[in-house]
Amino acid sequence: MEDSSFGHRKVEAMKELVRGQDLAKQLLNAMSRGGSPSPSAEDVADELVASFANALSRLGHSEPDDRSQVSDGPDDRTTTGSQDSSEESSRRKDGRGRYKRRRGSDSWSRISTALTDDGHAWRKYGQKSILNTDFPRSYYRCTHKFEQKCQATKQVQMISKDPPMYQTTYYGVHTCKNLLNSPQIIFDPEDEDAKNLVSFGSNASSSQNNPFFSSLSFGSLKEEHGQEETVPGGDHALLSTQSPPSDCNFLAEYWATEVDQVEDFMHYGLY
DNA sequence: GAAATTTGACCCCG
DNA sequence: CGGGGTCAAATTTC
Repeated sequence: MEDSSFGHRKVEAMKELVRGQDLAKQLLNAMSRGGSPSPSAEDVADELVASFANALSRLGHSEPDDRSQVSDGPDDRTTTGSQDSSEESSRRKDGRGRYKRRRGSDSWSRISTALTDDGHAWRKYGQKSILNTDFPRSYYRCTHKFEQKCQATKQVQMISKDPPMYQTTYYGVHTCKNLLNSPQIIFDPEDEDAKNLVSFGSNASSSQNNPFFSSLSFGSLKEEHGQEETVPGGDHALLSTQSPPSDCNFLAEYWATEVDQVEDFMHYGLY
């Protein structure tokens, strides 16, 4: 019992997306080789890769940890009434690592070649090495977590070194209003299609935080600029010379087709 | 000196 | 029991 046109569309969309993603990556590498710096093309390629990754993630084709889209879940963290009347009784050694799993809230991951500033102030509070990963994962939380009770957190993990690729996963909802410099995020009514793509799959009512599409201007990024660990100064492995930057046109058209297909598929009944 | 990062300890869940 | 997430002391940066 095949899924009629639904399954077919999905498979096709996935295949195309995968291919498109690979193409975009190649293009990015080719352009990163050097030569004539083209921020525009690079930016486009970046967005392209990110869009592909997001679309794939939404479709359920995550490769790294396949745990991007979180379905749903009840509000677990009910303020935990364990802090009641505990002046100093069970003070433990330090009381570190309370750890309250918030796997129930909405979370969405994003893959980009550079740290995208969402306009919020993040404070790094941890870093750990994850199994099956070549690079450590960094944990960030809102700077005003205690002042404004902003429970938003995010995880940043590098998945590739030479071609800098970061996978940022956002958790929780931003409740703070202390943004950095005026984040003039431009939201064109036509971009709604794109927004749909990135839209999280969870039914959550947190459609107010969309820290995407803001990679246009360079804010004051204060993330890890790429000093993860041992960074040899002479590490400049050149990528193979494949498709020249002249494929931009082709890629753009290709991407357009992809968007059309995915949009159609999503419209059919992703959920 | 304050704020942010680093780094190891600690804790919860599967 | 161990992986993954968080806390907080120590260290670094502005």
